[in-house]
Amino acid sequence: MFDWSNCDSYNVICVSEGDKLEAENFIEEIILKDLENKRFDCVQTRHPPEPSGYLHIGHVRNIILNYGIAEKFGGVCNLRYDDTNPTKESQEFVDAIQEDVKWLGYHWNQIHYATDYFQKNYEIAIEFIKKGLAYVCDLSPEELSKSRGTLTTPGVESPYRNRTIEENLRLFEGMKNGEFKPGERCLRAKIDMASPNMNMRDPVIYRIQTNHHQRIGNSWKIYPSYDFSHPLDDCLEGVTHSICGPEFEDHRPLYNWVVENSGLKNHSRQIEYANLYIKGAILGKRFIKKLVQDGKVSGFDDPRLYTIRGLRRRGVLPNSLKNFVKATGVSKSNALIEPAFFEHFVRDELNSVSKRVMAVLNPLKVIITNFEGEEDVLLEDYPQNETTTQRVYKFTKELYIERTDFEKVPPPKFKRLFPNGEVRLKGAYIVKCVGFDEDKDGNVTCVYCEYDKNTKSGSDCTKKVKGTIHWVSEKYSKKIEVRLLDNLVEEESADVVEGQEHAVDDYNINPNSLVILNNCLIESDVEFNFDDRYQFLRMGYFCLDKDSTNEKLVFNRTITLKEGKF
RNA sequence: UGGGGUGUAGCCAAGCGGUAAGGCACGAGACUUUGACUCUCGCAUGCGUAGGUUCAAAUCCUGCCACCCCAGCCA
Repeated sequence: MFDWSNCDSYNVICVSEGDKLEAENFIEEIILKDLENKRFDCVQTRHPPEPSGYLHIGHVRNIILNYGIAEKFGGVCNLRYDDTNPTKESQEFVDAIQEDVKWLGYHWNQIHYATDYFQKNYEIAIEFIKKGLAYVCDLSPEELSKSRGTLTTPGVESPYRNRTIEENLRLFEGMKNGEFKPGERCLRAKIDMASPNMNMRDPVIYRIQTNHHQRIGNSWKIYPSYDFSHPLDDCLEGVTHSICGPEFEDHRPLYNWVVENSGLKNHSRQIEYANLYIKGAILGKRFIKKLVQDGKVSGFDDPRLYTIRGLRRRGVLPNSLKNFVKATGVSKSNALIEPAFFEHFVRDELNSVSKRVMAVLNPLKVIITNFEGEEDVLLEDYPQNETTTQRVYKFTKELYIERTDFEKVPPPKFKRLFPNGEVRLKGAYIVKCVGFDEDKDGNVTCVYCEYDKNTKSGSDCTKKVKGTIHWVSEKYSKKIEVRLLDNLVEEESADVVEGQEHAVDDYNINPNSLVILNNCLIESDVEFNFDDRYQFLRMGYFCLDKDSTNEKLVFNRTITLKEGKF
């Protein structure tokens, strides 16, 4: 449990007077002003996920903001699970969230749980009752809902609103002791049933909850609602700035009402920012869950998903994700971002760290008719780095090229192989196509080439050809499985934005979102591991998938190379 | 319809009374043993809209329009 003796000593690291920090967004502007005005003399944030689902790309902005701002201002950020609803939550998610945050490279100061504060919340609730700010209401959920009024008509006050403090205290104690069933009674804040802000119409701040809780079991029978526990926990923990999504904007008056009446020393400030969506990305915990349940994807780490683990399995690096989110900025208008923007940051990082390897996804056999034996050629591992290492590869008579790199009749501006055309085989020789075989359907089955022995890579060969293609030696290659990933959702239905009720059912699943290629060939002497990233020359960026076995390596294509114009 | 929030290019986004940053996308060109990368150039007489204030307005004022959020004992 949380050590309350320390709860007033949270302002450990403070921004020193001499530091001149510049605000990078409106939230930091607010923080800077608070510091200048001495409203706070330090900054503390919190990352408050509810353990009811896996983290996805939409959560990253909140994570970056909370952990990032704490770091920038020399403060701390605690991970605090908002675990006040056992009907939705589980330990599985608790564990997964920590794993994902770590993977992103962030460090929390302490881990707390909203349930840690239940005793304190309860004590404060009693104070609210004693001050006449809260009352036990016997209305059923249906009755309560009706009495709340509508957007345009005020609510009506509960007949239980003016119970005596003593009766409220006794009833609340009864709720706590399990004397009533869920829904039978609740504790409500006494604010204003006529408020134009629905959240201020005597909101429920405690309800009876008998489900088993992943952390505290059945020890508590009453649970504070978010609107009551969150502001309190922020203050108790020493949070100065409580950064949250736009849906809580309307709750801010309630947040402040709770804070101001709590009697707590620290008064936290809630700041809301807008959500980030990606066109065609299915976000939203319940939508993702449905995809998994319906078997539309293989699990929460399906590489087509925008969950943190999905992206991770796909091969996206944490910094790409962070750079992307940072580049979207922070504003108060919801952003629906084009996937191309995200992809740019994925490629940007992969380009600089990926080892270059030759792999043929869709093999077409080539025979070099005038070549015998085998010969060493040199290939650069990291040509994007000046200090790249090199490796030796074998050039042989029989090899494979990409089927799409040969055309019987070349279209205009075609730069690769065609009858009588010349092309360079990457790192090796310039070859000329001197013929090909085809089956009775007209499919090319083998291409015959002659190599020009004066054109070896690295020699001072002056001959130039328009195209360079990748290849793999038949003898020095091995078979791999490659998974090509594409948008899970068909483009036509991609306009549907997360947040809309009908979302998942309106999406059309793209049948080609996962294409498995079983007969790909790759250089046999390169060693692969799970931590590294690879560029299969001209074919995109790949990473090893967890489904790999000793017999067969499985690669996911994280993303294609940018497609040039031709 | 009440309340809250938001509208700057195809997508994000700076801008905070002095004459529209930047990124992505897109287009043109250079380079290239990856049609990648890199580089160069281009890309809003215009800031949701209509008025008003001002020497000067995306910035201030007023009206209107559009979109998002709120009527869980969810968060």
